[in-house]
Amino acid sequence: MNCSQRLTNEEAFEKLQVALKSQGARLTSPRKLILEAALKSKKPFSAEALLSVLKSQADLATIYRNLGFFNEIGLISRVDIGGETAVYEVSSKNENHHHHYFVCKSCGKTETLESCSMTAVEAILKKKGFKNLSHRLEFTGLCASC
Amino acid sequence: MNCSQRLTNEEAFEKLQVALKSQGARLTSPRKLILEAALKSKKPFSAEALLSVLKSQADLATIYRNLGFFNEIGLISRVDIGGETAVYEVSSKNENHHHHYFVCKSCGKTETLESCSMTAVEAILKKKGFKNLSHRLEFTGLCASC
DNA sequence: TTAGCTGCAAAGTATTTGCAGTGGT
DNA sequence: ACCACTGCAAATACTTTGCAGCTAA
Repeated sequence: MNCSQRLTNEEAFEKLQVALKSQGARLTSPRKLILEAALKSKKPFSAEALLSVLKSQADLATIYRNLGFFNEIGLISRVDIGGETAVYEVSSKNENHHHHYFVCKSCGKTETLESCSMTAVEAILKKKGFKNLSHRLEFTGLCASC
Repeated sequence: MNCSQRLTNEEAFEKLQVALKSQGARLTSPRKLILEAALKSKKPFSAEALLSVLKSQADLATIYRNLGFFNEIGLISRVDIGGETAVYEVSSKNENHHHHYFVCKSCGKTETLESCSMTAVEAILKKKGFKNLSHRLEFTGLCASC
């Protein structure tokens, strides 16, 4: 079972068009390239990671600005795993979704987990040779006063 | 059911003594104060938060260094919720433990969750007036090559 | 044509590091 | 006395912001 159903490219661009129109924003070349690069990524990515894919096709400041914009319109989510650097991922179809990752405490490598079952995930990780497993569950949303 | 059984003060200081001895480190006044402040905190805390509790009793650099030290010896864990700022918490008794939080996407307020059941947690959060709930599961450990 | 957007550079934060002096053991 | 640790300041890393020119609508 896969419970992290990401938006498809078509759904993403459609959502983008709606947002652009509703707030008088524009579909520029860097904006398009950044979203395409984000959609292409199989795992959570940092701003720097997109820069190295896009090379001189987009400025780092522009990447940050657009990741912020996409985050606001719900196209991608800032997920903050790993620590030093902010990490983003393409949003899921439904609001009440799951995100599953494995993060190595030593080298910082991250891996996206496909299964939805806690025990299945643990079995898969152990089979792959991961050790010292621990996990953490984080709920996000809006608190009563927001 | 409460599955985030934190170390007690005695257990924490005992663990510290063992680590200090095993690597020739010393129990200094700032180190002791920082750990005490960490133990006192009911929820995940940032380095700045400890500074404002400790005022001029410890330098910010010293706080960062000691949080790193405590993290290495397994006394506290760096958990990186919320984004901009690194957040730490006192470790749990058993290695394979859970951490449950709620983080408000708007104001950044965090709240520690006591229950271990996913559905129970959701029910509690809804009852408290939290909206737009989403969640994320993160596994940490060492990857095969580390 | 007219704003929104971009690239560049400069400014902010959060965190780390170098160093000379301090203090545990 | 020795050497780990501290405070202070400077450095670094990541991200945001100001601004003048560019460009989508």
